[in-house]
Amino acid sequence: MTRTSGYVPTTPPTLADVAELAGVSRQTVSNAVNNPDLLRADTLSRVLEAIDELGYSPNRAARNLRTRASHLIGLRFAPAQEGTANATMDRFVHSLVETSSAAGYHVLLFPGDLEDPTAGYDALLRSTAVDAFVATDTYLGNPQAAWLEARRAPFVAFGRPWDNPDAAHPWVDVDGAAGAEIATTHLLEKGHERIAWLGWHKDQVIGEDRRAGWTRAMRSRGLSTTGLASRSEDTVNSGREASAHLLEEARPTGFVCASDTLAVGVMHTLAERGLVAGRDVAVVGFDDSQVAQTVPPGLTSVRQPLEDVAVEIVRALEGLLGHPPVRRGGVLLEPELVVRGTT
Amino acid sequence: MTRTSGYVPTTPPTLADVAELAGVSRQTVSNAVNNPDLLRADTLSRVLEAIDELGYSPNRAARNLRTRASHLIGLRFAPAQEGTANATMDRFVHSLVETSSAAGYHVLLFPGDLEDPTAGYDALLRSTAVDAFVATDTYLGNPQAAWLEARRAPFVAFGRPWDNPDAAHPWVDVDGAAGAEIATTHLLEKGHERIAWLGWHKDQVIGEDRRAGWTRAMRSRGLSTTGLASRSEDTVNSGREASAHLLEEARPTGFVCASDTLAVGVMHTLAERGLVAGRDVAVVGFDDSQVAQTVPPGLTSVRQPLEDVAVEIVRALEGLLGHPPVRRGGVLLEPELVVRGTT
DNA sequence: TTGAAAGCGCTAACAA
DNA sequence: TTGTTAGCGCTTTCAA
Repeated sequence: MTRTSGYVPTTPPTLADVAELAGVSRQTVSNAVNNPDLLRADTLSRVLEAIDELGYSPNRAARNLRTRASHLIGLRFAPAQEGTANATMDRFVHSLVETSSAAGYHVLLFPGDLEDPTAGYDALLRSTAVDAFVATDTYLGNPQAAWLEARRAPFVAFGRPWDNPDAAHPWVDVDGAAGAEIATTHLLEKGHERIAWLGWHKDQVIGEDRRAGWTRAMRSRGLSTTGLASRSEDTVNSGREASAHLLEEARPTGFVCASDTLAVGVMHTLAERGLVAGRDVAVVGFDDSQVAQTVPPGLTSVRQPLEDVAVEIVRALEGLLGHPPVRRGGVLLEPELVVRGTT
Repeated sequence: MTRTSGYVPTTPPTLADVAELAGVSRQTVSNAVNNPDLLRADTLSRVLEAIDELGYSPNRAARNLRTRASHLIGLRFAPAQEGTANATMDRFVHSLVETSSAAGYHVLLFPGDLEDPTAGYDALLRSTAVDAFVATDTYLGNPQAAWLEARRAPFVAFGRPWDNPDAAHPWVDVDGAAGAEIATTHLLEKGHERIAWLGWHKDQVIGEDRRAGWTRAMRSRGLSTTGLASRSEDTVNSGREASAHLLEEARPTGFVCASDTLAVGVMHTLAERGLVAGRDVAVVGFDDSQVAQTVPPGLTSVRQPLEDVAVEIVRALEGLLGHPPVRRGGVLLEPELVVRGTT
């Protein structure tokens, strides 16, 4: 166990080593691993014993070369924005790693070039380094999905093809409108009537979708939304400024926000004015970030079922990569509300 | 070389396709890609032209098989704890993906079995699926490092080998004691004298290390630390309770915490008592999480230079995997303090 | 039920 | 400077 010398690569045992030890042909060992049913019981156990004794595990590169499959799923991993509460991607990656591992796949991360979202995909695709991709951030104007479709690359999108309802690729998404509606209804049931919406700029389809949920909930109670909505950048400071403005102009008693980041901005405004979130003004965020979970007194937030998203994505991936390939349609999942101190 | 024609998506071009188009041998194409210096200028340009025309990219599996290298780095990816502010791992992964990509490596994620930290490593190692590992969470009692050393697996640790100063593997770590000392000194310079420490249980070496920085700073000013320290679990609620207790027993005017999670716990206590963080009591966290960055009025926190950690780790990795291998020693990096509203 | 032969696409070693 | 040969470790024929 003590080591003094440097790293000496020891070659792992191969199929041939196992075959020799078990006294069978290499092919029989391969069958023992991949088609155990084909072997006679005693041959199988003899081979398995040899495998165990040598600690044999099939060489991935050789298997990949032969089967033209890597059992790797590529995921573009763009850094979380500093200064925001947004970390949906990180939580999703965890779920994806767990789920895909159970299905025999590993996740390969590659960096996202902010200028060219399709960079990185191409190299991995052409070198057959991955079997498929999981594409995130497939919002309007992002060319990833269309590019991948054109290349006939197997992929599943986390996010609806907003700009192309006829897109042929499988996708999984969370119903943001339903989430905002649940959040708004929650406040309505608490007796609030002047509920403000804090969202993103109009060109953000996801933000507009969530906003529609707020509108729907308000309208269903016959409540006006006039003057109660605001659109801004997804930063704490924008949320702070927008909520300060709304508070003066429209006197809302509750805020439903498109993100936890904006919701924290509201909490800044409240703190600055000596108001207490949850007592004086209600606040609901979106994404159930660590910030929502820990900030006093706890931020009520809409939580996306990312574990389920990962499960559906892997399911679609398995269909895509199966023999024969099975193409699944889109899957829309429902978020839930996590109630905390701010409401 | 016959290529299947028809409606089926084309298989990517191979070395042989390029060779035929350029009118050279396969080996020459290989050299054009890997040792361009060996070719005559006109031959090279002709081959590169053919490569470009066909969109050729070397097949990874074949190259991996032949060179016995995957250019993949394995990283065990354990989920961030819900309800805490801890997300150092996520930020680190981003940096690692960026940095290793620049060095020609991709990051392969595999799930962490909480019960057996070494599970997952073994399978990847034996199947030569990765060239090396980056091992995190190498705290005392975690068998990963020793296990990997015993297997002679190439790896670099993010974290010092606390329990084995003679460990032969390269490691990169951040000086936690220095971080806590900077934080404490910051409060001392603001005029605080009764500065409390909120840390983890004694068996957490990292926590004890950070605590030593607080002690050092206090002692250097001749200040007593008696009754000013507390040890608890790394949860918001533990931080809340511990700080409430300290506030009553020891009347500190400032808190230095082993994590942002505990620091947020302090902020809960302050809010509950109508105290204002930064005005009535100072609070410093550790890790510069998104929570620290966004919670009102902004939590002063010690930030680990994870980008630099990734750079050093990849550098060590390149040494380990080079020909000949170069073993680097440990690297200890300095954190910095990000000052915000709570101080 | 088992074995032999072929070859996936690439590069190291050597020959021309 | 370029080409030829061999073989990385595996699985897919197909034959025994």
